[in-house]
Amino acid sequence: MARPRSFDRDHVLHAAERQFRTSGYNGTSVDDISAATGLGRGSLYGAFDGKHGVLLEAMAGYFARLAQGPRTMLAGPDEGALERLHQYLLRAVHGVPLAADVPPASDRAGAACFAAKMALEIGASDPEVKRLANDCFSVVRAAVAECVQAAQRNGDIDPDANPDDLAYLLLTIIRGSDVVGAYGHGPDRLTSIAESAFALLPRPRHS
Amino acid sequence: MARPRSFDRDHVLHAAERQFRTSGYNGTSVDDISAATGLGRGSLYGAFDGKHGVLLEAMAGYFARLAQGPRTMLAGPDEGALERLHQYLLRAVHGVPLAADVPPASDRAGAACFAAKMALEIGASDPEVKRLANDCFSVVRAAVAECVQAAQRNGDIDPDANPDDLAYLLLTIIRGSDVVGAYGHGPDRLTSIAESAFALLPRPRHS
DNA sequence: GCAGTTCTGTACTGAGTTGTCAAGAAGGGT
DNA sequence: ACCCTTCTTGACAACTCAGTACAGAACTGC
Repeated sequence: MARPRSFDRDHVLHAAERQFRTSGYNGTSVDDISAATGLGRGSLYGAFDGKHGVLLEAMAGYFARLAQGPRTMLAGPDEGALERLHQYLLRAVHGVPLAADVPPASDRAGAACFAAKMALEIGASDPEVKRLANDCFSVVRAAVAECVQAAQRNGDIDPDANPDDLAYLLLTIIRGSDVVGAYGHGPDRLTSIAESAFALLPRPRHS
Repeated sequence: MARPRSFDRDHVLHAAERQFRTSGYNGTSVDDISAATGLGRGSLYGAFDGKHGVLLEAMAGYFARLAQGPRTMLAGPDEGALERLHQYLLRAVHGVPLAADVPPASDRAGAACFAAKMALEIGASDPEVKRLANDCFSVVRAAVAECVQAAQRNGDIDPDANPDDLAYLLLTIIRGSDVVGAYGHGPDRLTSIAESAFALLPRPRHS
């Protein structure tokens, strides 16, 4: 018995995320968000809680999208775990797209991990943002470590290697590729980096 | 025959860099720089050219410091190149300190590559910043590639490996460790990442 | 068709920002 | 000792921004 919302919440959050990605948090004004989303100030403060609220919700949505990738791509039987890790690496270095229907190429410059970018800019003074970014990191790291262990059980990775250390290293590479891709290097270079990283994974010694 | 400057230019730029690092570019006001450096507004606009000018000069100084590391640590004879690379990696993941006399531990959270941080925040709309960040990347990448080649000539790295690809991968790891270190991981973890990366370098096959 | 509730858009306020300007201070050369 | 040049300081005006408040619009349920 009341007027319904005239906008799609996710669509608004995607537009806000895109704006935050291109201009940074402090670089985007509420008017910018208003223009990017088509919403007036009143709606923004009513539905979310101003600029900071929009950021937190956008990051939460990003986290959900980010966490879905490892879950669907890395989980599975021990057999094929190494190849799943391979495919995931190849995709991860190109960033997390806004939505399945968005061509990833159009996001090239803005593909850097949204959470990492926000954490670098304002994480030092914003514990909530820092925590969300840490969650983004941890969820992927845990999934990668599990996949590494699966590959070890299947005899595809040196059983003496520490899976947690390997997962940290791979996550560091993914994060680094965000930065590298953000300023001036094309997708080919990122793919090459992912392939190099994969090729260096410690294989079991042939007896 | 005129009044000399009453401040040390490098000292001012270091203070400004520290401020930019902790608050980001758009997060620091001219008053913040003024308070951090002790200079009045007029002096800032006279000696540099306002906020943006301070940033560019601070980044140029950072570039000089950054480039000095690889030059002194990586250059040398083929013998020992691998160990030099090892030591450089261990140090690089902990960031570039403001000055030799500054304890690196105090900079922990703010140790992330200054150029990369600024490029991520405003590089998309600031070509000069983007170019400086690219220079920072390239100078280290070239030095690392050369050191890899030296190690290959000495028989410490698989001669079939592509030195440029390896250099890109190592740079990606260094950049990634900046991000990882920036939100919540201690120096021990960064050292561990550097050791893992070094351990995975492709050694020549024993005949 | 009416009432009530929620959404939407705009105008406003107070704080904070940037860049400039003019007056005063400080030192070197003669 | 004096002058001239440059530096320094503080204040100022124009502007932008975040957040609020209020009035109007839209929709549902009866």
